[in-house]
Amino acid sequence: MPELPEVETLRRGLETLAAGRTITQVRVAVPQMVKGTVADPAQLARVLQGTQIKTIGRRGKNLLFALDSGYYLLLHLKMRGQLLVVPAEAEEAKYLAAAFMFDNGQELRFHDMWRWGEMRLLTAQELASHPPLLEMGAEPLEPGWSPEHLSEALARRPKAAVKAALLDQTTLAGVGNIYADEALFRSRVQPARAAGSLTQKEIRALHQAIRTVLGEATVGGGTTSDNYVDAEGAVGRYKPQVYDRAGQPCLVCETPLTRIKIIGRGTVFCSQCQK
DNA sequence: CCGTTCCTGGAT
DNA sequence: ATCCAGGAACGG
Repeated sequence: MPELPEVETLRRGLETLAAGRTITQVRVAVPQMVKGTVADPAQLARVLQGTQIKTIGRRGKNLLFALDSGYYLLLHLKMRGQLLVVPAEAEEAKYLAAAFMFDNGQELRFHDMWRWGEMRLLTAQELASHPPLLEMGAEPLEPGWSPEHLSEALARRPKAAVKAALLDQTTLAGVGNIYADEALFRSRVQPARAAGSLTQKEIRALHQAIRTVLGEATVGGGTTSDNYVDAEGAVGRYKPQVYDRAGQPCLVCETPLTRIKIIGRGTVFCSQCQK
Protein backbone atom coordinates (compact mmCIF):
# COMPACT_ATOMS: atom_id res chain seq x y z
CA MET A 1 0.00 0.00 0.00
CA PRO A 2 1.62 3.23 -1.11
CA GLU A 3 1.93 5.62 1.82
CA LEU A 4 4.01 8.78 2.15
CA PRO A 5 7.45 7.15 1.63
CA GLU A 6 6.32 5.13 -1.38
CA VAL A 7 4.50 8.06 -3.00
CA GLU A 8 7.47 10.35 -2.34
CA THR A 9 9.81 7.77 -3.91
CA LEU A 10 7.54 7.66 -6.95
CA ARG A 11 7.45 11.45 -7.09
CA ARG A 12 11.22 11.67 -7.08
CA GLY A 13 11.48 9.09 -9.84
CA LEU A 14 8.86 10.88 -11.91
CA GLU A 15 10.68 14.18 -11.43
CA THR A 16 13.39 12.68 -13.64
CA LEU A 17 11.23 10.51 -15.89
CA ALA A 18 8.15 12.66 -16.49
CA ALA A 19 8.78 16.34 -15.65
CA GLY A 20 9.25 18.43 -18.79
CA ARG A 21 7.62 15.79 -20.98
CA THR A 22 4.69 16.61 -23.21
CA ILE A 23 1.75 14.20 -23.18
CA THR A 24 1.10 13.12 -26.77
CA GLN A 25 -1.59 10.50 -26.26
CA VAL A 26 -3.82 9.18 -23.46
CA ARG A 27 -5.52 5.79 -23.21
CA VAL A 28 -7.98 5.05 -20.41
CA ALA A 29 -8.62 1.36 -19.87
CA VAL A 30 -10.67 1.63 -16.66
CA PRO A 31 -13.06 4.60 -17.02
CA GLN A 32 -14.51 4.30 -13.51
CA MET A 33 -11.16 5.33 -12.05
CA VAL A 34 -11.47 8.76 -13.64
CA LYS A 35 -13.25 11.03 -11.14
CA GLY A 36 -14.29 14.64 -10.88
CA THR A 37 -15.80 17.13 -13.32
CA VAL A 38 -13.77 15.72 -16.23
CA ALA A 39 -14.78 12.09 -15.72
CA ASP A 40 -15.29 11.29 -19.39
CA PRO A 41 -12.15 9.48 -20.66
CA ALA A 42 -12.35 11.10 -24.09
CA GLN A 43 -12.57 14.55 -22.55
CA LEU A 44 -9.70 13.75 -20.18
CA ALA A 45 -7.60 12.70 -23.15
CA ARG A 46 -8.52 15.85 -25.06
CA VAL A 47 -7.51 18.13 -22.19
CA LEU A 48 -4.24 16.31 -21.55
CA GLN A 49 -2.99 15.78 -25.09
CA GLY A 50 -0.41 18.35 -26.07
CA THR A 51 0.19 19.63 -22.53
CA GLN A 52 3.55 19.63 -20.85
CA ILE A 53 4.13 18.33 -17.32
CA LYS A 54 5.72 21.22 -15.45
CA THR A 55 6.22 19.79 -11.97
CA ILE A 56 5.25 16.75 -9.91
CA GLY A 57 4.25 17.36 -6.34
CA ARG A 58 2.96 15.27 -3.48
CA ARG A 59 0.39 15.96 -0.78
CA GLY A 60 -0.04 13.08 1.65
CA LYS A 61 -0.52 10.00 -0.50
CA ASN A 62 -1.58 12.04 -3.55
CA LEU A 63 0.60 12.83 -6.55
CA LEU A 64 -0.05 16.13 -8.27
CA PHE A 65 1.07 16.80 -11.84
CA ALA A 66 1.02 20.51 -12.69
CA LEU A 67 0.41 21.01 -16.40
CA ASP A 68 1.32 23.99 -18.56
CA SER A 69 -2.34 24.30 -19.57
CA GLY A 70 -3.15 25.38 -16.02
CA TYR A 71 -4.82 22.08 -15.20
CA TYR A 72 -3.66 19.65 -12.53
CA LEU A 73 -3.76 15.87 -12.66
CA LEU A 74 -4.26 14.35 -9.22
CA LEU A 75 -3.51 10.65 -8.80
CA HIS A 76 -4.21 8.45 -5.79
CA LEU A 77 -2.94 4.86 -5.86
CA LYS A 78 -5.06 3.65 -2.92
CA MET A 79 -4.23 0.03 -2.10
CA ARG A 80 -2.78 -1.58 -5.18
CA GLY A 81 -2.05 1.19 -7.68
CA GLN A 82 1.28 1.21 -9.49
CA LEU A 83 2.90 3.87 -11.65
CA LEU A 84 5.61 2.87 -14.09
CA VAL A 85 7.43 4.67 -16.87
CA VAL A 86 8.18 2.22 -19.67
CA PRO A 87 8.97 2.34 -23.38
CA ALA A 88 5.73 2.93 -25.29
CA GLU A 89 6.19 -0.32 -27.17
CA ALA A 90 6.45 -2.39 -23.94
CA GLU A 91 3.87 -5.12 -23.67
CA GLU A 92 0.68 -4.09 -21.91
CA ALA A 93 0.30 -5.50 -18.42
CA LYS A 94 -2.89 -7.18 -17.26
CA TYR A 95 -4.20 -4.50 -14.94
CA LEU A 96 -3.62 -1.37 -17.00
CA ALA A 97 -5.92 1.45 -15.92
CA ALA A 98 -4.49 4.27 -18.05
CA ALA A 99 -1.45 5.12 -20.14
CA PHE A 100 -0.02 8.58 -20.81
CA MET A 101 2.32 8.61 -23.79
CA PHE A 102 5.20 11.07 -23.76
CA ASP A 103 7.06 12.88 -26.53
CA ASN A 104 10.23 10.85 -25.87
CA GLY A 105 8.96 7.39 -26.76
CA GLN A 106 8.12 6.46 -23.17
CA GLU A 107 4.81 6.32 -21.40
CA LEU A 108 3.53 6.57 -17.86
CA ARG A 109 1.34 3.60 -17.03
CA PHE A 110 -1.11 3.41 -14.16
CA HIS A 111 -1.82 -0.19 -13.17
CA ASP A 112 -4.36 -1.16 -10.55
CA MET A 113 -5.48 -4.69 -9.82
CA TRP A 114 -8.21 -3.54 -7.47
CA ARG A 115 -9.36 -0.53 -9.50
CA TRP A 116 -9.54 1.54 -6.35
CA GLY A 117 -7.09 4.14 -7.59
CA GLU A 118 -8.28 7.56 -8.75
CA MET A 119 -7.37 9.99 -11.51
CA ARG A 120 -8.81 13.47 -11.36
CA LEU A 121 -8.31 16.48 -13.58
CA LEU A 122 -8.69 19.74 -11.67
CA THR A 123 -8.56 23.42 -12.51
CA ALA A 124 -6.50 25.60 -10.16
CA GLN A 125 -9.75 26.72 -8.58
CA GLU A 126 -11.00 23.17 -8.08
CA LEU A 127 -7.64 22.16 -6.65
CA ALA A 128 -7.80 24.96 -4.09
CA SER A 129 -11.25 23.83 -2.95
CA HIS A 130 -10.85 20.05 -3.24
CA PRO A 131 -12.15 18.86 0.17
CA PRO A 132 -9.70 15.96 0.81
CA LEU A 133 -6.75 18.28 0.20
CA LEU A 134 -8.31 21.23 2.01
CA GLU A 135 -8.99 19.17 5.12
CA MET A 136 -5.73 17.25 5.04
CA GLY A 137 -3.45 17.59 8.05
CA ALA A 138 0.19 18.70 8.10
CA GLU A 139 3.03 17.08 6.19
CA PRO A 140 4.98 15.23 8.90
CA LEU A 141 8.36 15.60 7.20
CA GLU A 142 8.03 19.39 6.90
CA PRO A 143 10.45 21.04 9.34
CA GLY A 144 7.65 23.12 10.87
CA TRP A 145 5.60 20.13 12.03
CA SER A 146 5.98 20.01 15.80
CA PRO A 147 4.89 17.85 18.75
CA GLU A 148 2.44 20.66 19.55
CA HIS A 149 0.81 20.25 16.13
CA LEU A 150 0.45 16.52 16.73
CA SER A 151 -0.90 17.16 20.21
CA GLU A 152 -3.56 19.55 18.87
CA ALA A 153 -4.55 17.14 16.09
CA LEU A 154 -4.92 14.22 18.53
CA ALA A 155 -6.95 16.40 20.88
CA ARG A 156 -9.59 16.85 18.18
CA ARG A 157 -10.66 13.21 18.55
CA PRO A 158 -9.62 12.22 22.07
CA LYS A 159 -11.73 9.08 22.30
CA ALA A 160 -10.48 7.46 19.09
CA ALA A 161 -7.75 4.83 19.24
CA VAL A 162 -4.46 6.59 18.63
CA LYS A 163 -3.86 4.37 15.61
CA ALA A 164 -7.23 5.37 14.14
CA ALA A 165 -6.27 9.02 14.64
CA LEU A 166 -2.96 8.48 12.83
CA LEU A 167 -4.71 6.84 9.86
CA ASP A 168 -7.08 9.80 9.59
CA GLN A 169 -5.59 12.04 6.89
CA THR A 170 -6.95 15.13 8.62
CA THR A 171 -4.72 14.41 11.64
CA LEU A 172 -1.57 14.33 9.53
CA ALA A 173 -0.87 13.56 5.91
CA GLY A 174 0.47 10.36 4.41
CA VAL A 175 0.46 7.80 7.23
CA GLY A 176 -1.24 4.48 6.48
CA ASN A 177 -1.35 1.06 8.05
CA ILE A 178 2.35 0.23 7.76
CA TYR A 179 3.81 3.41 9.21
CA ALA A 180 1.12 3.86 11.87
CA ASP A 181 2.14 0.48 13.32
CA GLU A 182 5.84 1.25 12.92
CA ALA A 183 5.64 4.67 14.57
CA LEU A 184 3.60 3.35 17.50
CA PHE A 185 6.09 0.54 18.03
CA ARG A 186 9.06 2.91 17.97
CA SER A 187 7.39 5.25 20.43
CA ARG A 188 6.27 2.33 22.63
CA VAL A 189 2.62 3.42 22.53
CA GLN A 190 -0.11 0.76 22.43
CA PRO A 191 -2.21 1.34 19.27
CA ALA A 192 -5.60 0.93 21.00
CA ARG A 193 -4.87 3.69 23.55
CA ALA A 194 -7.30 6.59 23.34
CA ALA A 195 -5.68 9.48 21.48
CA GLY A 196 -6.58 11.79 24.34
CA SER A 197 -4.86 9.59 26.95
CA LEU A 198 -1.33 10.15 25.69
CA THR A 199 0.97 12.17 27.93
CA GLN A 200 2.97 15.06 26.45
CA LYS A 201 6.04 12.87 26.77
CA GLU A 202 4.38 10.10 24.75
CA ILE A 203 3.24 12.60 22.12
CA ARG A 204 6.79 13.89 21.78
CA ALA A 205 8.05 10.32 21.37
CA LEU A 206 5.34 9.55 18.81
CA HIS A 207 6.12 12.74 16.89
CA GLN A 208 9.79 11.81 16.73
CA ALA A 209 8.97 8.20 15.79
CA ILE A 210 6.72 9.31 12.92
CA ARG A 211 9.50 11.50 11.56
CA THR A 212 12.16 8.82 11.95
CA VAL A 213 10.11 6.02 10.43
CA LEU A 214 8.86 8.06 7.46
CA GLY A 215 12.31 9.56 6.90
CA GLU A 216 14.14 6.24 7.00
CA ALA A 217 11.53 4.55 4.83
CA THR A 218 11.78 7.31 2.22
CA VAL A 219 15.58 6.99 2.18
CA GLY A 220 15.09 3.26 1.67
CA GLY A 221 12.78 3.82 -1.29
CA GLY A 222 9.68 2.70 0.63
CA THR A 223 8.34 -0.68 1.74
CA THR A 224 7.31 -3.45 -0.61
CA SER A 225 4.80 -5.46 1.41
CA ASP A 226 2.32 -6.14 -1.36
CA ASN A 227 2.96 -5.02 -4.91
CA TYR A 228 4.63 -1.65 -4.49
CA VAL A 229 7.41 -0.76 -6.92
CA ASP A 230 8.86 2.62 -7.88
CA ALA A 231 8.50 4.33 -11.27
CA GLU A 232 11.25 2.13 -12.70
CA GLY A 233 9.93 -1.09 -11.21
CA ALA A 234 12.33 -1.35 -8.26
CA VAL A 235 11.07 -2.73 -4.94
CA GLY A 236 11.38 -0.77 -1.68
CA ARG A 237 14.26 -1.64 0.65
CA TYR A 238 12.68 -0.58 3.94
CA LYS A 239 11.91 -3.42 6.33
CA PRO A 240 9.12 -2.82 8.87
CA GLN A 241 9.77 -3.98 12.43
CA VAL A 242 6.20 -4.92 13.35
CA TYR A 243 3.93 -4.49 10.32
CA ASP A 244 2.98 -7.90 8.86
CA ARG A 245 5.09 -9.68 11.52
CA ALA A 246 2.28 -10.96 13.78
CA GLY A 247 3.43 -13.97 15.82
CA GLN A 248 7.08 -13.31 15.04
CA PRO A 249 9.45 -12.20 17.82
CA CYS A 250 9.66 -8.53 18.77
CA LEU A 251 13.03 -7.24 17.57
CA VAL A 252 13.55 -5.60 20.97
CA CYS A 253 12.35 -8.17 23.55
CA GLU A 254 11.55 -11.29 21.48
CA THR A 255 7.95 -11.50 22.74
CA PRO A 256 5.73 -12.79 19.90
CA LEU A 257 4.00 -9.81 18.28
CA THR A 258 0.23 -9.46 18.80
CA ARG A 259 -2.33 -8.79 16.07
CA ILE A 260 -5.61 -7.00 16.75
CA LYS A 261 -8.10 -5.05 14.66
CA ILE A 262 -8.59 -1.31 14.94
CA ILE A 263 -11.28 0.29 12.78
CA GLY A 264 -11.12 -2.79 10.59
CA ARG A 265 -7.35 -2.59 10.03
CA GLY A 266 -4.95 -5.32 10.96
CA THR A 267 -2.73 -3.92 13.70
CA VAL A 268 0.48 -5.50 14.98
CA PHE A 269 2.25 -4.49 18.18
CA CYS A 270 4.40 -5.79 21.03
CA SER A 271 2.34 -6.33 24.17
CA GLN A 272 5.54 -6.14 26.23
CA CYS A 273 7.15 -3.01 24.75
CA GLN A 274 4.03 -0.96 23.97
CA LYS A 275 1.93 0.33 26.87
C1' DC B 1 -19.79 9.10 13.75
C1' DC B 2 -20.11 4.38 12.34
C1' DG B 3 -21.16 1.02 8.79
C1' DT B 4 -20.95 0.17 3.88
C1' DT B 5 -18.89 0.17 -0.53
C1' DC B 6 -15.49 -0.49 -4.12
C1' DC B 7 -12.39 -5.01 -6.17
C1' DT B 8 -9.65 -9.20 -6.84
C1' DG B 9 -5.91 -12.52 -5.55
C1' DG B 10 -4.75 -15.58 -2.22
C1' DA B 11 -5.77 -18.33 1.78
C1' DT B 12 -8.72 -21.65 3.89
C1' DA C 1 -16.88 -22.33 -2.51
C1' DT C 2 -16.29 -18.88 0.77
C1' DC C 3 -13.79 -15.43 3.30
C1' DC C 4 -10.59 -11.80 4.00
C1' DA C 5 -7.52 -7.57 3.30
C1' DG C 6 -7.89 -2.61 3.14
C1' DG C 7 -7.93 3.85 1.90
C1' DA C 8 -11.17 6.89 1.84
C1' DA C 9 -15.70 8.57 0.01
C1' DC C 10 -20.34 8.16 1.07
C1' DG C 11 -24.86 7.52 3.38
C1' DG C 12 -27.89 6.94 7.16
